[in-house]
Amino acid sequence: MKAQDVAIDVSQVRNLPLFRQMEPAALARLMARATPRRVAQGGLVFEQGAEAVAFYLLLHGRLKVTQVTPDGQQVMVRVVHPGDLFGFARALARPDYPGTARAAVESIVVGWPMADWDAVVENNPRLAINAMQTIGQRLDEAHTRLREMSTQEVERRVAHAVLRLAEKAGRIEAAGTRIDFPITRQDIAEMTGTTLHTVSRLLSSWESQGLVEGGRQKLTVVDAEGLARIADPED
Amino acid sequence: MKAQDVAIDVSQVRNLPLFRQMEPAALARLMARATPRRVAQGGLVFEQGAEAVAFYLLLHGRLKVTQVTPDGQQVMVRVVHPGDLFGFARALARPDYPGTARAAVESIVVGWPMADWDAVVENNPRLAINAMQTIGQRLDEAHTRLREMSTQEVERRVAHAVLRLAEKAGRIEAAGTRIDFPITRQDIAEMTGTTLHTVSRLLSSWESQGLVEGGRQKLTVVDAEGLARIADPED
DNA sequence: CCCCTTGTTTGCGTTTTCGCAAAGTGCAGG
DNA sequence: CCTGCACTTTGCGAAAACGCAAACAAGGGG
Repeated sequence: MKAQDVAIDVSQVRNLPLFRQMEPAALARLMARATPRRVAQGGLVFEQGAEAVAFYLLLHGRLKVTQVTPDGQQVMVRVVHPGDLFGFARALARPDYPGTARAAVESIVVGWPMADWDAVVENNPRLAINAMQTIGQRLDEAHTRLREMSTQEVERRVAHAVLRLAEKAGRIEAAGTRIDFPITRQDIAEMTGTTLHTVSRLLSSWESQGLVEGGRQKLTVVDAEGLARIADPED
Repeated sequence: MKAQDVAIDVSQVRNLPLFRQMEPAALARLMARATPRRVAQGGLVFEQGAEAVAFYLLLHGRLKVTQVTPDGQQVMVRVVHPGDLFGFARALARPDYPGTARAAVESIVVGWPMADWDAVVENNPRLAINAMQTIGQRLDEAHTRLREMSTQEVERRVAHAVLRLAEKAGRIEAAGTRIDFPITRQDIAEMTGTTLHTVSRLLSSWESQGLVEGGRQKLTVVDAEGLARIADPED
């Protein structure tokens, strides 16, 4: 895939939190070194265990980042949304990618050579702070999920996961908020640490209560308040 | 508690990974702004929800960082070991501390005003990279725990947690490797997302198998290989 | 030195969730 | 239009872990 395949829309990038308060000149210099790349649905940006040769920014589309455990079980680490930085293994002092990034829909990413990372960070203090906040938020999310996994039963965890997806990747439709990329019950199970079967049972039950509408690789939140009550039954 | 209470041993700090490759002058300048503080056993460095006024480095001792969920359950986020940076809420773009840091044993911390964070990061690119790696490793650890929580049954999770503690905070003794600070079954339960009762049962069972030796707020790993076999039953 | 608080052990019934199995069903490609 | 794969649903028995309850230490404070 060649750089020419896609043009980088700098104006689109300028407004990302990651580049906030960066000097236009520095940003332009940075973008000049970037390589855009189109990834077909189901295609890989990088694979778990591969040498981390580049870090990326998702411009358009949606990625699922998964890890496979030594004993063969799969876990979904996170969903990458447009504007997110990902694959920054260097920042974790790792030589390889800890997970696999797969395009849930046709996506456009821009990549930089991983060797640039340190220099980029050293020469762009403002970017360094922003990148740190990005990683910090990632850490915060991980802690949130850990807290949920530690203290909440499966139903609440799944409700939280679905609500988060709707918020981050929802598209308003007549019936409600539709998750804007193909997602399977298996995916949701891998996000919440449960099984395909349990997720299916829950969604069926919710559907009969009019909270959601399901379908093959589809999910629409019909009654977000109702779901939120399941997720957080205080009141 | 006054700064005079404790003297900062700069030579001790110089070798920390966090300050690696930093210019001595910059390090000296940094340490000049630091406030050392002694924390008694059971004392708090900061409390969940409080305004994040400072970030810290643990020089000596051991801290437990916990969070309380809205419905009152407690989770142990992590154990802070000497040399660890903690309480860097600013890096997460948070105005408050997400957890409570309590001294498991008498500890010595040094703190910097949180307002210094951005300047420190901007003016010390080398430190910025190191700090990012620190946060990155924290993220890695969180993902490891998430993976464990998602895919492993309780016994394996507890075994992993105990082995990690022994590695990070173990002191060699005649009987084996002793966890070097007071730790309760409840603590271990909060680290692994289970209950006090289940942990107690497991440790009892392991003790009868000669893998560990327990006691009130005490834990000694007698047979690390045996425990590792429980943690990772491949082979 | 004793008492009381805090932590630990253990039994038992109950609940949640899993795991297996088998039967539907939507959709893409031929 | 047909066919097959991938995804989904659902039932049922089994297992893991929880939650309650109650008894039992250990060690610090009076």
